[in-house]
Amino acid sequence: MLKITRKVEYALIALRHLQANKEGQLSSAKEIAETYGIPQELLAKILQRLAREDIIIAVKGAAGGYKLATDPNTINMTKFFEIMEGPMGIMDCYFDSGCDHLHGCTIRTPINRINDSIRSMFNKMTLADITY
Amino acid sequence: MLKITRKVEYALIALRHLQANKEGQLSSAKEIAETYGIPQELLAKILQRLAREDIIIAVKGAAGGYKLATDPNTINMTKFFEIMEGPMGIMDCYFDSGCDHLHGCTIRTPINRINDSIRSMFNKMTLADITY
DNA sequence: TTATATACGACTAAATTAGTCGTAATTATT
DNA sequence: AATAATTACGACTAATTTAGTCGTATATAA
Repeated sequence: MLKITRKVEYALIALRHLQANKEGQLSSAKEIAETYGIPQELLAKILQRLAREDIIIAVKGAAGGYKLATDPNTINMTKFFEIMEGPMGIMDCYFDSGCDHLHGCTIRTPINRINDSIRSMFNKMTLADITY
Repeated sequence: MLKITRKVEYALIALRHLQANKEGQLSSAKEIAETYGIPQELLAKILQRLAREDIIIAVKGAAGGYKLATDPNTINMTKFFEIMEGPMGIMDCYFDSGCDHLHGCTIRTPINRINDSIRSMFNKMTLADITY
């Protein structure tokens, strides 16, 4: 419970790496993977997703690579987690109502309060809090 | 990420059930499991753990069952989660330093800040916030 | 043309979580 | 004393999720 996955971990490491680059400088998946000992193919997929979501910009071809697309201050952590892993709720019923137990479920309301607390906490943090 | 497990979910449901009982009244694992559609053997193990940790009191034998051991206000959620699932850290390196990447790990400090925020948030909540 | 990149989906492997089963001990009831 | 209902507990299996690999296509600098 409450573990971040490697997808998120690797994404944060990569973003921090890109953040440290000079304006316009590119880093490839291979370079980052080798620097931190991350499986290259896995990191590649992660960077591809970040590029699809316009967190980073991909430059194709030889001498290509990635750079940040936006100021990391503009992306809050709730959004970031949801880009990486889908809806963030400590129980699925926060989003999804297809729950067998709903009839007699006595804990949904308090659970949702916890959920809101977590989301609001992460809403107040930006990527820059981690990558700087 | 950030999902609570069924172990925790079932434990909360059971505790809320016990909390609603009259002073001294017992509920068996079977009774609770049937009421909420929870697998009985699984719930039994969860209740056994709660009893071992003195969150609830077990009464053995026919007509036995469980009742709360303490005021739910006295148990904070960090402790509760850790009873149910072990150390609560969003990354293992918060507790465990056997990490290959530690040499070049650039995100440990910010991750630990997040961790502290989560723990402090749950430290301020008690079981009663959920079971009432 | 070649080498080095990104893009992406399908697949496999590993780890975690969920759930089941067998057996023992305890105790109220008959 | 026997029985039925209960807690206790570890070993096991099943299901789900997460992690990681592979194959193939496309783009581009050299």
